[in-house]
Amino acid sequence: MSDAPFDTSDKAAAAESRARQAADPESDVGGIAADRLRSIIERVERLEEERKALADDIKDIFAEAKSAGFDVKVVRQIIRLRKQEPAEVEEQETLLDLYRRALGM
Amino acid sequence: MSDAPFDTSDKAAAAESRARQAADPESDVGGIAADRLRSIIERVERLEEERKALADDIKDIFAEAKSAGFDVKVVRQIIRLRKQEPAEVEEQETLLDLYRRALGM
Amino acid sequence: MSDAPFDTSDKAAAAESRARQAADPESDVGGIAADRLRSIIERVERLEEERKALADDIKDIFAEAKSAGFDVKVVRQIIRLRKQEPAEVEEQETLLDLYRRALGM
Amino acid sequence: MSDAPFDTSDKAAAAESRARQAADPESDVGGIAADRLRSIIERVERLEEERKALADDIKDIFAEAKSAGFDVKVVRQIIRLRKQEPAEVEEQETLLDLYRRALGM
DNA sequence: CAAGAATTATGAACCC
DNA sequence: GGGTTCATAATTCTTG
Repeated sequence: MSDAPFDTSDKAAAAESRARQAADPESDVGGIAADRLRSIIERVERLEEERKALADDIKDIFAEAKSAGFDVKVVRQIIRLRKQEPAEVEEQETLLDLYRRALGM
Repeated sequence: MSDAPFDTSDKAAAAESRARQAADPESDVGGIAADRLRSIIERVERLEEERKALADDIKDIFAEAKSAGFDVKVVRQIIRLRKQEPAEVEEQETLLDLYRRALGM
Repeated sequence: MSDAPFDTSDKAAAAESRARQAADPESDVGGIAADRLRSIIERVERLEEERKALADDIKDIFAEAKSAGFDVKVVRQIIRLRKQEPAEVEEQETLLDLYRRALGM
Repeated sequence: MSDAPFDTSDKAAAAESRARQAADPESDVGGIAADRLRSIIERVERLEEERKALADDIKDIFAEAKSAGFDVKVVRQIIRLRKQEPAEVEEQETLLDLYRRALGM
C-alpha cells in the first residue's frame, strides 16, 4: 500500500534511494527528494503570503466600514447571507421543510 | 424569520397528518415519523449540552493551568502526545528530522 | 478528583519526586511543579474521555436516524436551526434588516 | 424569503431618504449610505474569491506532495516551523522537554 | 481512498 | 493589557 517511496520502514526503497543518489540529479538527502520537497514548501509559502496580503486588504476594508459607521459584525453577516442563500436553492430545502413541519417548527 | 409557526398553506398536509394520526400511533406528519424524529433530535440536543458543559470544565482547567504559570499551548501538546501511540510519535519525529535535514534546517 | 496521581511504573521520576518533596511539598522537577501539572493533564484527559463517550453516543443516534430513513445532513441542519434561532432574537436583527433593505436584498 | 424588499411601514424612512438624496449623492436608504455599503461588500467579496482561489492552489500542492510520497502532516509542520522565529521554536521545544521530564515521559 | 463536511484548535481582534 | 469572542486553519470522520 505504500505509494510512499520515503517511508522509513521501507528498506528496499531506502536501498534504492541510496543507489539513485550517485546517478540521479534529484539531489536526494537521506532518501528524500530534497529539491522536490523544497519546491513544494516554497510554492506553498508563496501562495500563503499572497493569501495573507488579501486578508490584510479585507481587514482594511472592514476598518474603513467601521469608521464609516457600519456595524462590522452585521456587514460580515450580510456577506455570509449572500454566500449562503444561493446555495439554499437546493433540493434539500424540501426535505428541511418537511422535517420542520413534522416538528411543528 | 417566520413569526407564524404554522403556514396557512399547509392545510392539506395538516389534514393528512390528522388522518394518519388516527390510524397510526407513529404520528406521521407529511410522511415523517414525527415522534421518532423529535426523539432523535432531543436526545442529540441533550448530549450536546452535556458535551458543552464538559468543554467548559476543560476550559476552566486550562485557565487554572495558565494562572499557575504553565504554557497552555505546550500543555496541550503534551496531552496530544500522550494520546498518540509512542511508535507513532517516534515515526513522526523521525520524519520531521529527515525533512529538516533534507532542507538544511 | 484524580484517584491515582502517581504512576507506579515511573520509578525514577517518583524517586526524584519523593526526594524533592522532603524539602519542598510542591514536588518540583526541573523547576516545574510536577504534581500540579500532572493533575491538570489528568483532569483534562478524564474530561476529554467523557466528551468522547458523548460524541460516540451522538454518533450512534445519527446512525439510528439514518437507518430509520432520515436524511442525517438535514437532521443536523434542523438541530443547528434550533440552536441559532433563539439567538437571532437580537437587537442586531434590526440592523441587519436595515442593511439588507439598503442593498435591496 | 420575503417577496417584498420594501416594507410599506417604512414610509417615514423612505421620505427621509429621498430628502437626503436631494442634498447628497450618497443614495441613502433608510439612513444607510447604500452605495458605500454596497461598495464595501462587493470589494470584500471579490477579495474573498481570490483568497479561495489561492486556497485551492495550496490544496493542489499538498495533493501533489502526498502523491509524491511525502507525509503531508509533517510537511505542514515544517512550514509552520519555518514561519516561527528560531528563538521561539527553541523556547517551545525546551518547555516541551521540561514538561515531559517533569511527567516522566 | 479520495472528496467533502464537521469538529476541534489556534490565532487574531475587540472591548473593558 | 487581559480576557472573551470571532475567524481561520487543521485534523478527523463520513460518504460516494
